[in-house]
Amino acid sequence: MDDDEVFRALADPSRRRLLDGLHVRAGQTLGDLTAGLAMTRQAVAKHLAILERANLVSSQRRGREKLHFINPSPINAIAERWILKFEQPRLAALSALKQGLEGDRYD
Amino acid sequence: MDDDEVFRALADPSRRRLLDGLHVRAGQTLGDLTAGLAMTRQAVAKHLAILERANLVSSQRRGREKLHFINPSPINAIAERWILKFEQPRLAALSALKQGLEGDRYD
DNA sequence: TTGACATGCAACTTTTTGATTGCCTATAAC
DNA sequence: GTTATAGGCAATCAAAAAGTTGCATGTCAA
Repeated sequence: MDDDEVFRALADPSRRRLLDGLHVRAGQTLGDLTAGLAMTRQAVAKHLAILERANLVSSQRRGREKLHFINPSPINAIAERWILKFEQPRLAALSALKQGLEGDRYD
Repeated sequence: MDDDEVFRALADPSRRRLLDGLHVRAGQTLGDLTAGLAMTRQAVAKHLAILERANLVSSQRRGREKLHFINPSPINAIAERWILKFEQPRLAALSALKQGLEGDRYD
């Protein structure tokens, strides 16, 4: 995974909004996601492309529509790595947490 | 805390490097941090200013030197909030983790 | 098969950002 | 005091990023 692409993708507030949107309702189309954001469809498409390249969003064609889904793995990876890096006291607890959640993982 | 400034500050690889550097050795001066980064002192100063505005780094004057220190709070805040947001299954475990660590916190 | 709809592609404009150069100020050391 | 050192400030430059317009392609529905 490329940390840099994930960090950059997350840096833009519009893209974080898109992730929020997909979190509220998964499988939205480009059109769905554009509605409500004061931005052209093309701009949204570019943001989605960036999110896809960073592997934060995956998509799937259904006829002429393209459905988008959030992929939380890169966020987790970074979050955990950075917590581990900057919060030594939490290290033990976190690895325990990871183990405990091993069964629930969907990434 | 301003999420956006933190995300933007973390988006740049040079700034993440600076954080790494301060993590390895706290209290470094601008000169210390510049040495080793293929970049002018002024460029590093700008990066540090951005990190300070995002509250990721705090500084302290000592004579003609300026010592820099990492502040992990914003990273934690964001990491936890984003984990909570995108990983509902982990919610319970994480709040337990937070409680358990309450004594060790230094933020 | 025609018209409407959903998205893709490409050129271009504007803004933001990373970095530089040049000069100035303050503190320390001699 | 004079000189060297650490950092601050400002103008400028170039590259990257965000967004736009215009047109093309593919799919559905009548």
